[in-house]
Amino acid sequence: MEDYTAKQAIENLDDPPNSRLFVVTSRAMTEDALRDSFSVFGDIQGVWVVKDKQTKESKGVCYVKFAKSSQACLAMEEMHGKVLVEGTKPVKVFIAQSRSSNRHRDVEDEELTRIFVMIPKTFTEDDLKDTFKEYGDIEYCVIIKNKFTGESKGLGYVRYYKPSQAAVAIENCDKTYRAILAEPRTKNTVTEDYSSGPARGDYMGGNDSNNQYALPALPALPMADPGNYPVMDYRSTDYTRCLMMSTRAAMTQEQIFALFDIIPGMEYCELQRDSYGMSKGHALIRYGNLGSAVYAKDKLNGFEYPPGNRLVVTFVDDGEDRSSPVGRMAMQFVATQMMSSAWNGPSNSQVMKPPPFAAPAPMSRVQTDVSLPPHKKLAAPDSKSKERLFIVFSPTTLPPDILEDVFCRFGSLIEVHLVPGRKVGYIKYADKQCADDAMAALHGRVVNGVKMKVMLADPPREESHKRPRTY
DNA sequence: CGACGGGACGC
DNA sequence: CGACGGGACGC
Repeated sequence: MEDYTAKQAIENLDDPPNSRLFVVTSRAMTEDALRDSFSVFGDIQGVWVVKDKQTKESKGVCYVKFAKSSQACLAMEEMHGKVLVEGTKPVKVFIAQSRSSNRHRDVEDEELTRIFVMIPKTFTEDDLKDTFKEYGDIEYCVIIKNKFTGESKGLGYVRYYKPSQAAVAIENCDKTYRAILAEPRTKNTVTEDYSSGPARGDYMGGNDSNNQYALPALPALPMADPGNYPVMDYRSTDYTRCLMMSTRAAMTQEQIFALFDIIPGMEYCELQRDSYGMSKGHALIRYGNLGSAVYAKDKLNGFEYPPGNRLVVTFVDDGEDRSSPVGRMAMQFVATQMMSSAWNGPSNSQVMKPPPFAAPAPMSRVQTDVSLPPHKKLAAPDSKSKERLFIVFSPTTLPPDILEDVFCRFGSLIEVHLVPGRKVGYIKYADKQCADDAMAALHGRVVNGVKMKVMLADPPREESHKRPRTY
């Protein structure tokens, strides 16, 4: 990067992000007059009136740089529409487009009023609101949850009424929330689509005149003719790409994954756990197409694995629209193709992987020469970590649920973290003694054929600057 | 409609 | 020998 300084200088114009105003004003406006008008809103770091290169005359647009985004937002909210020079048009005030972005659209309030935060999984939406209301009036709070289980993903959105409120929240809330401006929702909401009714928050008020659009639009929708698809009418059933598998015997994530991965097209597989990380005997599986899911359900529902344990596989509503002709044709194509390929045939298909049934099903999932204490309850997920262990596996890493099974037995286990792509991991404990006990019992020992080095972890790395903040 | 200057790191 | 830091909704 030979141009490092120049690039840096340009980026500093918007550091922190959204701290610079774009002001459309009278050509008579001077930098001093601007500074006078805007300085009451915060620390001004620079004022610049854009002038024509030749004539040196103002082009009627200016930039005002503040130290903080909240100051710029407040100035925008207060000054937009004000008449600064008698007899001239009222000024327009916007947050300036970032110098490094190439957009030619005004930055809208929509993009400046919603924040995205990381929160404890135990937080309810009321907790979220209580936490963030001190920074401004909140329009709504939403927590992102697992669509099927309703479990919080530990992420939330808070929509304020004003950009300055969102900016203040980002600047002043506890750093552990990692608050940033939320990316605007992808605009999939087609305004032409009247069939699903108006979006919840988008009522204009109880205006009856809008109703004229609701009914006539319906017949215009492309309706698939079921008669064209003689195999099955998938709309009238509950076929989906998502499956739920229930088992009464203990199964690991890896076993379930291997089982459902036999059918090509699996794109998601997760063993469901309770808040203590124990398996609930359910797993969610999603395929990239309906045909694979239909086939997997057909073949694996009632299947015995481990022997004697009958798996139950059902469809789960994935909320997707399966009525489009294209989607149905694609599904039937895949389903037909797969039904015709032999399930039990020996290696007649390149896409099929060999089933994992060769290995005997483990009755106890942990084999080790260590005499392990009985299971103990996990510590609450948001417990403070008092001691962290660093594990090195050889020759390969162990699955997380096995690790949890083993390392929870010394008490106060908070979480197991495996470093993706590396044969190492971290184990967090809420109690130092428990961690030390685990280290003493397990260092150098072998679990399921995997040798582990169990050591105290080095202190966590300091503040990383990887993530570009968007405030 | 109304959008981007001047200056110039420091081993 | 072997090191972490995350992040996206579905009206």
